[in-house]
Amino acid sequence: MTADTSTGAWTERAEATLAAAGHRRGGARRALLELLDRQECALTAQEIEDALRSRGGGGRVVSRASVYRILDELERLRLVQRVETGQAMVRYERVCERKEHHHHLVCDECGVVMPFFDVGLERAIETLSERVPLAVSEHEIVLHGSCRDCAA
Amino acid sequence: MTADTSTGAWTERAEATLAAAGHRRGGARRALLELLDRQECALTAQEIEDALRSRGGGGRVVSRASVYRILDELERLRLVQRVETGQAMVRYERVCERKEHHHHLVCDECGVVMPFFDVGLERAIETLSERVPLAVSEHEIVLHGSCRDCAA
DNA sequence: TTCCGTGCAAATCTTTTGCACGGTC
DNA sequence: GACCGTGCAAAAGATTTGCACGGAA
Repeated sequence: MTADTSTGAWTERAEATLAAAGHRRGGARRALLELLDRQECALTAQEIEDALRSRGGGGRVVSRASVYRILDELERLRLVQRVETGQAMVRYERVCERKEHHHHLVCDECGVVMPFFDVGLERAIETLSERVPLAVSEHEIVLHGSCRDCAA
Repeated sequence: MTADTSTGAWTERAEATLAAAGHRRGGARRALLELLDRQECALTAQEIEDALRSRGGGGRVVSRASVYRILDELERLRLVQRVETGQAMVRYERVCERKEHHHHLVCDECGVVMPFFDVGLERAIETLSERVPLAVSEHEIVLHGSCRDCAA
């Protein structure tokens, strides 16, 4: 499952980018990077902390403050992006260079967050971005509703 | 400019919906409704409180707690919707029945929030909504970037 | 040796809640 | 008169910051 312990491509790029930005290495950040690299979708700071604390997450306890500080720096370097799901907490996920851009589905009943892909949507956004009084650098799309389990 | 003091259509619908839901009238809520009805785009609770406190906003002081309580109830009745802009605070705006659905542009430098409309985008969302493992009830789209003033 | 990364605890800030009073129905 | 809407102050919850120590370079 998510038991692959070899260093992922994103983790390597992140480490390189961090080094280039003048950062030293650190165990907490390394553990956090590897955890994020194994995720398919966005996590909250709380979920990250809990996952790291558990065996599957890497088994390294990382303080809440460090989680936020690391995420903040990664966001500045465009290695992770925030995802606002309208839930109480902000979510974060790695930014992949080549991978298809994705957006999010949020079940307002159970809170589950899933990624989705759609080329038509991306095309519409691209076209639109040129007609708008803003130099667009990012876009975020969130669909709310009921997931299959909750709607059943 | 925004000095129209006559009751707007949305305010009237809101009052009716609130009454139908069993609510009594209240001065704070009335002032808040009229303020929201005069806005073109989403405001934060703080901005609402400040606007109400000033002469142009209606000149009625409304406590922060009431602002949040009222917004919460209006959201439940689908009279207002939250807008997550990735800024520190959540924004709220009235929901119009007939008016064209709009989304938001956020300047990450100065924080200004502007509405935009795009039929192509809405069409893409509609199509996509049927192919996704979620019974979609709402969608929110936010474009981030630099506004003309900041990019200049 | 220097300085950064990290943990801990306290602080900050937005949003929520408890309680009492005054107005609406 | 009963009960809701509102203000005030305290509480709650997420995120940030100050400070000191230990590890990376």
